[in-house]
Amino acid sequence: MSKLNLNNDLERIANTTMADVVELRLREYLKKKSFKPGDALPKELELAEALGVSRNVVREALSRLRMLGMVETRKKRGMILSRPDILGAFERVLDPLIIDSDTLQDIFELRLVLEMGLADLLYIRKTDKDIEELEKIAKREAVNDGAPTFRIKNEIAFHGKLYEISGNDTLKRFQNMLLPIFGYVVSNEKVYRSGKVNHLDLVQILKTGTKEDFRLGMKEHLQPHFDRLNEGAFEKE
Amino acid sequence: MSKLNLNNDLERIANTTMADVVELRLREYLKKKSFKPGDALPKELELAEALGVSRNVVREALSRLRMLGMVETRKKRGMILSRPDILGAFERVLDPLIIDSDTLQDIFELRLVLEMGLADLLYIRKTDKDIEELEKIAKREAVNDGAPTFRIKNEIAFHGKLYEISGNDTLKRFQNMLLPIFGYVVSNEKVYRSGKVNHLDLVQILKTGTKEDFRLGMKEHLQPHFDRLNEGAFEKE
DNA sequence: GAAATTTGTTATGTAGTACATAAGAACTAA
DNA sequence: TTAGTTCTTATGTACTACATAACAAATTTC
Repeated sequence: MSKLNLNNDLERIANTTMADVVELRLREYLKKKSFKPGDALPKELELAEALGVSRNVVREALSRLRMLGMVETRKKRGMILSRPDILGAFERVLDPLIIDSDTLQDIFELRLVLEMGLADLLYIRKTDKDIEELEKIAKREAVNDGAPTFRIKNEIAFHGKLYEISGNDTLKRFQNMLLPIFGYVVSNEKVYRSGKVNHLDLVQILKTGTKEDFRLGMKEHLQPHFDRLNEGAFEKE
Repeated sequence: MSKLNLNNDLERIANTTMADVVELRLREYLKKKSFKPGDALPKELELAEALGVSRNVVREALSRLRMLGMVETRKKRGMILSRPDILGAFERVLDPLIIDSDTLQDIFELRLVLEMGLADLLYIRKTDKDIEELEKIAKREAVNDGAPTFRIKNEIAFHGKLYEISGNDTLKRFQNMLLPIFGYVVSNEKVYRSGKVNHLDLVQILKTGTKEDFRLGMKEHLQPHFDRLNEGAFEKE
């Protein structure tokens, strides 16, 4: 963390542009005035004059806030504060090819943590229908055990369904974004190793077992992935 | 999810501006050309001409990418692709006051999931020194049990230390960002309810117990928070 | 008089020009 | 060779102008 943050801070102090400052000031302004979603903002020219910068600079800053979904603009009506899509910005940046290997590893682990912590939510929210659908997915897989592309697709379907059962949309979306990363890391593995507990086993546990049973099952299921942590396939420096 | 995503998409199609398009195109361009961090990008004017838009528009799009940390610019040297800080953008948007209550609830749950899933990483990475420090924090708390601000501060210190022990910087930062949300949701609670297992108990388990013991202990510790899920304090519609 | 159409106003979206500034590059002089 | 100067260039900022869409007001038409 320290190294990355340090670089970041130094960079930002070094070449801070007006747009950066205005973005910050606008953000503070919105917070201080405690605007609520739907509230109208001053117009660009007013902001520019108040801040003592050109409309251009203000527009660059506003463009950023627009991207984050913090403000919406409609012609004539002006700008209004809106609810940002908290994962939207995250999504834009999540490209395995430009993320450093340490962070990739972190994200890989993050997904394991999520998966292991999911049990409680699942047992609070699961319904018979959910389990039925989950079982359908698992069985589909048991039949067609050959092609690797199919295996991956079903792997995603199964675990995706688990997140869906959690009833937490944000979590589900988050997991969905993490998939490419996870896939990228795993695909760098030489051989495919599957855990001792497969998807059908997990469904069975979900049907008749306890939360603790499920957690243990999930751990076994993910064991190959945990193994790579111990093996130091991705060394932390 | 569906509703939120749908709105989002519709919005973006409805009033799509040139800056939006250029931002997308640039992103695609970077990905297609498989630029690596450090590679130089074409200059603004070239991009503007190639895309058939004004330099203004290109700058708005670039301003966004700059904010995300995807590109850095130095005068004269031009722009270079750089590694985005994957949590940076996320951080800007995480304001409890503008996030809708459903998402707040999702994030609240997300933190519980993380906490419950942390055990495996902890047991892989924990050292004697870590546990010592953790115990120091827990003991500090046991002595000074009065003031609520102190309690909250120590609560944060303890759980923060846990994430630190996980050895996952991204996870640690992530948790740190989630804190205000968590605090906001919890502070809306009428009365403070503590779990049957306190921090000192958790330290003890970490010392002599198994992963499974720790998970059960953590569950007990977080039980008051899980209770609010069942109570429907935050109903899902 | 009410509905439909036109006109006007206004704030954002886009284009284009001009100049400031900083950072290399090239050149000159000791 | 090295120190210092000038030159070049790409980004940063400012300003102007006009397009466009949305809403408001006025006008026309039935």
